[in-house]
Amino acid sequence: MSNSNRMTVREMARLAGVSVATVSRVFNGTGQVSEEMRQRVLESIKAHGYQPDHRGRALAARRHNTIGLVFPGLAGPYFGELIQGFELEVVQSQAAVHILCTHMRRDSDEQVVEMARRVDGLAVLGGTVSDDTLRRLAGTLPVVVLAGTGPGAIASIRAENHDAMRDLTTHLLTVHGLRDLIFVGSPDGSPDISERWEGFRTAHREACLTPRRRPVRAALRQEDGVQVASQLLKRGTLPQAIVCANDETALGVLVGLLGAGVRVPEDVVITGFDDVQMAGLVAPALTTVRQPIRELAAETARQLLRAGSTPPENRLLPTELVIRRSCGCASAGSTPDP
Amino acid sequence: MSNSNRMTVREMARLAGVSVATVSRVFNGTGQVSEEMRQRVLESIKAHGYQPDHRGRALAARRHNTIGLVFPGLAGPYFGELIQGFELEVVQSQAAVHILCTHMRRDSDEQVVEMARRVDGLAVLGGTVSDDTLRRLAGTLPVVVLAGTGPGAIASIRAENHDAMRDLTTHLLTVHGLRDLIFVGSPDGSPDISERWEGFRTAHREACLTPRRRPVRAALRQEDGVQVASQLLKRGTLPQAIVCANDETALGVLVGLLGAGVRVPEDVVITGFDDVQMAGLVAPALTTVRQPIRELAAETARQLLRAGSTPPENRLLPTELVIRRSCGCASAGSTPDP
DNA sequence: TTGAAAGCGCTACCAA
DNA sequence: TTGGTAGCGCTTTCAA
Repeated sequence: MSNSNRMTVREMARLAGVSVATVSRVFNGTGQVSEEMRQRVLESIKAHGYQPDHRGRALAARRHNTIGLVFPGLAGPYFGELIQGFELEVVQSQAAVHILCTHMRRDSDEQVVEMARRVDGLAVLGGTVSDDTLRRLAGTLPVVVLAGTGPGAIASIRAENHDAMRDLTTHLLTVHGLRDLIFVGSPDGSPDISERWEGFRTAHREACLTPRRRPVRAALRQEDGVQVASQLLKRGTLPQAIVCANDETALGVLVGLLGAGVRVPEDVVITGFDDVQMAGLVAPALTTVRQPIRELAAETARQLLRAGSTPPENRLLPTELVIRRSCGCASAGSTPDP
Repeated sequence: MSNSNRMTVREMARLAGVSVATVSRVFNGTGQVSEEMRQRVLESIKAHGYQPDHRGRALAARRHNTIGLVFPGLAGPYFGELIQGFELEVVQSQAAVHILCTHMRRDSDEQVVEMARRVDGLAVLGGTVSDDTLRRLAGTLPVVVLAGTGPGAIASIRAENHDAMRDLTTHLLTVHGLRDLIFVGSPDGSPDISERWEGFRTAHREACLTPRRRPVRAALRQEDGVQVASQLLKRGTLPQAIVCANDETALGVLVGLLGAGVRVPEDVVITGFDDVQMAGLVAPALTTVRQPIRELAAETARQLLRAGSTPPENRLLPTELVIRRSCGCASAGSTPDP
């Protein structure tokens, strides 16, 4: 192994007895190069362990070979899946992943703009960046909104939320005949949650009912669910069903209530959204909606990587109702795992 | 707002009526510039919205202004905290964060080497990269091993695992008089877990006891804990205490056992490690060890950002035993949260 | 098919 | 203090 540290095209060209142009052509497989030459240079490149410098390349090619991912902050399986799905796809394409957590920072929009100057494309989680900034960015580089929609003609990829949540809620209303449902989650926090809240309301409307309460605002983490549980317990009376904006919250609520001796689903029904691993493993297993998180992220990455060659799309991936025990159904559709 | 798209130093210099050198000097605050000149250029820069191109800068300055973070794959609060702590520190320093998940990929070492060519420094989670590769990388750029130690003189930052786990185990053995303890976690998976397993064994040795079982191997996620719980239930007899390698596993075991009607801590004692948020919120609250995850990550970032100006350190951050209900103690040291 | 040379946008050296 | 200019390492015309 020779020291690839100070090996430049020029040095490489000298060692191979060719011009820098040829080295570049061979390495990149561009232009016309005679087979004989190609072999010779290729060998020399391998022998000396030459690897072109990313900075020089970036400057000359006016690309960064880097894709950015902006999300609110992360904990829990949802973002984990998201990042992994995204990263896997990007790395396979020889590009790199820049990440930025906006996590409630006031100046996050600025930071996103700053990041935009270092990447070739930007994936932005719905609700993390203002429409204004989004529009400005989209004029500069390819932008895809993940789990949400952008203003104007900005590409976006999201899962179907509204109908799924409507179906789930309708299931509770009609099959189980429940009436007193609460929704846990903050509709103004993200487009996903907003759509789920709307689905919840639509189901009520279609059943000629009015949801009795405003949503119970809570962030999306498991611990927020636990907090909600203890709030509910303090109030004294539980609703008939607790429809959570996502699985993590639902798991938190579940743990909180079970710990207090409440029986689920006998005393209260709980449902989630996402179908994370844990959802199928807890007792009672969580009735929820499956959304293809990794696929969402992977598709976002793919779209950004080929951006330019295709017009911005607005994709909507299907979701699937997963009925388990926590809604009161007899065990059905459980997800066995090795 | 003018279009900062095609604004270069040269163009900027022309517009300001000065040389490119002066623009560069003013923008970077380097060299000697008269106050009058500085003001004039600064104004012009602001007026035209000039921002130097990262690629040009990187090439000329031979820096990337980017720090890399390598970890196995992520889910759960531990990695969430880690990434956020890291990212916050790096972004504050005007640098960017590259991430790479090795997640069990066979060729991950190669990818880490590839990433190393795009960053100025590398933070590597213990156990994700081979010592060989680590050594090779450390010859090229600053490397810090996070939650583990590297070979040779490579910098590292980790939390105290062994003594904390020894103390925790001793607490179970002496205060609660338990004898039949099992350890859940894979010591060969990461240095952290390996040290905790050793602490578990040390406590037994010091009490003149032999741990009755090999560790129950399990990955670190909550769902893995659930699996362990159902395995244990199938076996028929439970141990007296289940000492988990981390909180997430412990929470999974807890949920799994509670769901099956097992009482904790009456029927079996469960403990964790990390003290994630959920640990203090479940019922019974989890006895665990607090480790400063964010601080670990932030310190890693800081060390990399100032690398070169300081010799590689090997830091060990203190941990703290957190006694709660799940070990059988009366509620103590709970962590109230707003 | 190959090579010479002109940049890509910036920093930093050396003169003035 | 300021400006001209030589690279940083690479890609890509344009000639040969």
